[in-house]
Formats: sequence, structure tokens, C-alpha cells
Amino acid sequence: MADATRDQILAAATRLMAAHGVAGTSIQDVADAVSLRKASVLYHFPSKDALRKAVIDALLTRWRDVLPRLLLAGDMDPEARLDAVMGEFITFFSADTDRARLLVRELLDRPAELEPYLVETIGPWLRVIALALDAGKSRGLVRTGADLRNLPVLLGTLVLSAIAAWDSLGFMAREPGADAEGARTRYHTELMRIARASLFPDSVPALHRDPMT
Amino acid sequence: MADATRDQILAAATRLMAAHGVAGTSIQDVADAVSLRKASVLYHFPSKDALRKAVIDALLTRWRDVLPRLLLAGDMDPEARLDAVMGEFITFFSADTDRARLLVRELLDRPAELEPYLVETIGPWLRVIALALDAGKSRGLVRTGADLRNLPVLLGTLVLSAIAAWDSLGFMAREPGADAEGARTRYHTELMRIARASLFPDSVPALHRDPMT
DNA sequence: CCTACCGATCGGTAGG
DNA sequence: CCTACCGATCGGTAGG
Repeated sequence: MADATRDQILAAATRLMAAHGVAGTSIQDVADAVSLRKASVLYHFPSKDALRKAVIDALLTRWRDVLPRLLLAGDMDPEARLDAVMGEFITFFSADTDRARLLVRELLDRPAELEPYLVETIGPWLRVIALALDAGKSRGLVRTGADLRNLPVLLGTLVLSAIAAWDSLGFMAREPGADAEGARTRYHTELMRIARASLFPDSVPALHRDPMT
Repeated sequence: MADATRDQILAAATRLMAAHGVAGTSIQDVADAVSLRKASVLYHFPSKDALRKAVIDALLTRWRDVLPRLLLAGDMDPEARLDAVMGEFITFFSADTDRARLLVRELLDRPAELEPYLVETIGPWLRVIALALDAGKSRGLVRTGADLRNLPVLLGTLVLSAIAAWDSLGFMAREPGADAEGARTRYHTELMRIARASLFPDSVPALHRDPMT
């Protein structure tokens, strides 16, 4: 079933559309990247829009593979759950930063089209997390001031955009003479710390190690 | 000196480029929006790239007007300074969300071109804030765990992207039957709360009211 | 998967 | 600020 040529086109289109946007990527650009003629690309994907949809769909399908690991994580305490969810989130997008850039671009370009996907793939996760956090609140494990309706969306936005902007903004955080890999790890560690600090009172110590280190 | 036609073109280009990106906006689109011919737009701005640069430049010039208010804020304590900076940041971008969308797009499309502007207009602010925060750390006013090299960039990214994504993601936070204006205020309030929680230990109470309310 | 081709639109110019 | 026009490129199709 694996169509090697189709996969190569998809990979090239993903890279180009993440870097330059859909409007900034022509079918000819994709064809050049895989050493084919434009008409051959259109044989595998009947239109530019079909190619774009296939790129986004591949990304969201991969995300759906990650999701169950989070929802079925059983009766974790709020802190362990946050670490698990944020860790998977950071791992997923930093493993391929094209994913983050593509999603940010789609959020800006076609919010209405992305909305049902968000409701379907992020909605259930949001509800489960909000429930767990609300239970944690009454047990004093979660900050009473936290706005549980906005916080998860904002933390998701933070991870997504921070990773999408890493190539553009990472230089501002890199101290001279430090290794690039270490700088990225510290960037992710600080993402996790912000999330924890926004959710948990200081009296609840971090129980779990940073999944990024 | 005010050129009304030029300003109208600039305003239309700002709106269109924020919504559809530079590559997704043609000179014809801009001309249609101001009821001119394409050649007339090119009389006021010699090329599409000159138009784009004028749009970005107008945005960054406005930001430069806000900046001194932050840097010259005198000997504020860390908490008051965070409230002032975050408040100005949120006010600036939420007053016109095109600004946030345009900047996010430029960060993705032309990071190398934006870098000198960032270093010039954000760099000094970052250094002053980092110094003030570091002083606050030794006085126990700032969390010792905070990574002061990454935190300011991440909080800036959070505000920028959260406001850019409001139109796309705000629906996830809006409870049914709530007024839209109140929902947006609560969104901004939670942004402020995340920033404060990431920076200050719980033992330091919030001294200043939310500048958003 | 290719060659050859289509009409539409692109950014930009000449000239008034 | 307009009309008229330029070559290049766009997404897409026919036909093999």
C-alpha cells in the first residue's frame, strides 16, 4: 500500500508549506523538490488543495496516535498528568518543527476549516484535563486562581508557538558559546516550568522528572 | 504631509496581509479594497515588497512609541514592572489583532529579516527586565527556578500568539451564553496570571490590580 | 509519469 | 491616477 513517490511528494510539500505557507508554495516548487514534472504531482494529488489537505491530514492523524496515550493514562494525580500531556505535546512538535509551523499557519489562514478538527482531537483532551484539574482544585493540588477554561488552551498555544518560533527566536535565548542542543533542552524545560507554576501552588512539589531531560 | 490615499492603501494592505499573508495577498486585492487600479497602488509603493515593508515598518514604529514608557518606568519592583510590561504588551496587540497576526507571519516567513528589528526593539527591553528580575531573585521576590534567559521570550511569544490565535481558538474558551467582551477580558486576565505565577513565588502577593480590568 | 498546452493572474512598466 | 500592455508563472487538463 505504501506509495514511495506519493510519500516523497507529501514530505516535500510538508517541508515547503511549513516554511513558506500554502500560498507561498507552488506545485512547481514541490515538483522541483522531488525531481518530477508538475503534471506528475497532479497525478498523485488531483489539486493543490488536495495536496494541502493531505499534508494537514497526515499531521493530524499522527497526533491522533499520540492522544490515546494521554487520555488512557488512568488515575494520575494532576501533576503527573500535566507532565505527561505537556511532555507528549513538546515531544510531538519538537520532533518535527514543521508540524508546529504548519498548524500555526493553518490557524491563521483557515481557522474555520481547522475548527472541527480541533474540537474533535483537542476537545476531549481538554474536557478530561479540565475535570481532573477541577478535582485537584478542591483537594488543594491546583491553584484556585487558575481559569481552567482558558489555561489549557493557552498552555497549548504556548507550546505550539514557542516551538514554531524556535528557529526565529531561539537566538535570543542562546548564550554565546553554549551548545545548540543544550539551549533547546533548556527552552523546553522552561516551557514545562511555566506550565507547572501556572497550575500548581508552591506547596505541591514536583514529583516527576522532566520528560525532556 | 499626511497622504490620505497612501494611508488607505497601507491600512487595506495591513488588514489583507494579516488575514491572508503576504504571498496570499496580490496588489490587485489591495487595489480592489481601496477602489483604485493596480498601477495606482504601484505609484504610491514602487513594488509589492516595498508595500509589505511599509506595513511592517508602521507596526514597529508604533511599538517603538510604546517602548520608552516601559523602560523609563523608574525603580519599580519586579511585580509592578511585569504588570506594566505585560499590560502594555497585551493592550498593544489586542487593540489591533492584525498586529499580532502580521508579526507571527513575519516570524514564520522571514525570520532573518525580522531579527535585527527584534534585537533593536525587544533586545534592550529584555536586558533591562532580566536585570531587574535577577535583582529580584536575590531578594526572594522572583522564583529561583525561573530561567531568566528564556522566560521573557516565552512570555512574549505567549502573548503574541495567544492574541493572534484568539479568533481561531477563543471559541474553545467561551462558555455558552457569556458575552464576547467578558470572555476576551478573562482570556487576557489568565494571560497575566500565568505570567505572574511563572515569575513570582506564592509568598509575594499581587500588589497591583490587573491593568486589563 | 511525461509532453504539450490552456486561460487566468501575477508583479511590474510605458506613457500620458 | 489612469489605460494599455509586458513576460513569467499560476493551477490545471488532454492525451499518450
